[in-house]
Amino acid sequence: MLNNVNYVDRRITKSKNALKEALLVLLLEENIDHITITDIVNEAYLNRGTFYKNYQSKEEILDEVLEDVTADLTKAFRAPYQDQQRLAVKSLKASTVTIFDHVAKYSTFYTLIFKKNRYPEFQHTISETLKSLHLQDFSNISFNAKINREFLACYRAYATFGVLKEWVHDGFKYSAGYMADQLVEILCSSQGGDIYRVVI
Amino acid sequence: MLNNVNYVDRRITKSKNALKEALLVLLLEENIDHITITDIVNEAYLNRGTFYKNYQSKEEILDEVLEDVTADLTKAFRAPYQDQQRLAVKSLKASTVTIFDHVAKYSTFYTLIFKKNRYPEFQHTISETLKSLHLQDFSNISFNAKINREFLACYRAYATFGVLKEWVHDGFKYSAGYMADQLVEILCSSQGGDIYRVVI
DNA sequence: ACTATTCTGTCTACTATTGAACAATTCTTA
DNA sequence: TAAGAATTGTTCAATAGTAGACAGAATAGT
Repeated sequence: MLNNVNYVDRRITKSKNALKEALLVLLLEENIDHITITDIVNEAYLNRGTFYKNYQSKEEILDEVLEDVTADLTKAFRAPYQDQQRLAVKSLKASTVTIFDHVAKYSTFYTLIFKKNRYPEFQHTISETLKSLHLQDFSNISFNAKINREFLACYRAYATFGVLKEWVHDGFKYSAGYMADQLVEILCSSQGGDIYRVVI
Repeated sequence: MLNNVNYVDRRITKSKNALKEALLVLLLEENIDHITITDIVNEAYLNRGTFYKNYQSKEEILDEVLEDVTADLTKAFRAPYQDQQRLAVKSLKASTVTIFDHVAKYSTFYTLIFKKNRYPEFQHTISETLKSLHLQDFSNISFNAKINREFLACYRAYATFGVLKEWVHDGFKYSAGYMADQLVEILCSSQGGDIYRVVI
């Protein structure tokens, strides 16, 4: 009767999350090669058998973390213009900017890659994701025909990336809400008149 | 073979902790009477059956939280003189002061009682615990015969209590480490010459 | 007062996680 | 290189947690 499952059992979700967070915490201190499966399950407060039922290797966990992060980053970035046809920078509300909440949610991951400078390829994935979002979602990103839209998307993506990175690097010195306020101010002062056509 | 258990299954620990934290989070927003069992298990991301397997009522959870907090508070308070016969205030190391880490660990609970001013009787339990610790652990707390040791213990307990409360009330504005530094400075300046006989 | 809705407490069949044990393998380090 | 220790990957029976269903109680809305 319960043979055909189209839901994910909460136990699986929780065990996997615990294993992911545990590995990230351990990675803050040492290289992945020096981390044993036993270390991970101890940190995750799980039986070793549970690791093997959910994953084949340590690396598989990391892959899934990156999937989680990019998916959630995308969702957070899009939050201000979710279900909108247009995005007027001038009337952007800071409360709809959730990208800093996203970073806080994955603080261990971002601390690992931004502060400890581990897995530089992950940094690249983050910035590439931001660039793609600018490029794909804002069809008319460049109003000036002389400006290559690829370059503009790159410019804007790295600008945001830098703010996120500095925030993490300084140990989340300010609240996510304050950071959102600041970002909105910056966007308004530089692109206040822009209205982007949204294409999700 | 597994009939006689002298350990606590990790699943029980985790489920109970999730239910405790969930109830506290919900209590930040509304009165316990308006919180349903369904609310709690949703917040805890657990099946309702799990609630009933571990607890009889919402109130039972709260009782257990208070037990947890007082036990951990006691352990944290004693950390600086654990396994010592004497405690010389002058040579007290801030790194051994873990009472602020304890409060951070139970931040939801302390925010509830200190910031939201819910369950004033719990505040009393905390201050009473601190008073008992001074009184029981420091056999020679009062060096001046004219000073009633009960009153002195009360005075010192509430002093600490106040610092904890203010810290929570201001939303954990400073780090636990900084707070420990400050407390040690205050203790040194006022009781720097004291050496307490420890009786645990 | 009546009704629709939510919440409760309990139940069932199923399954993910559990502690423990084990031989095989890999690391230490002497 | 040899011996000792730690880690691995797998197994087992036991059990806590799972989704879902249910009837009855409490609650809200009209």
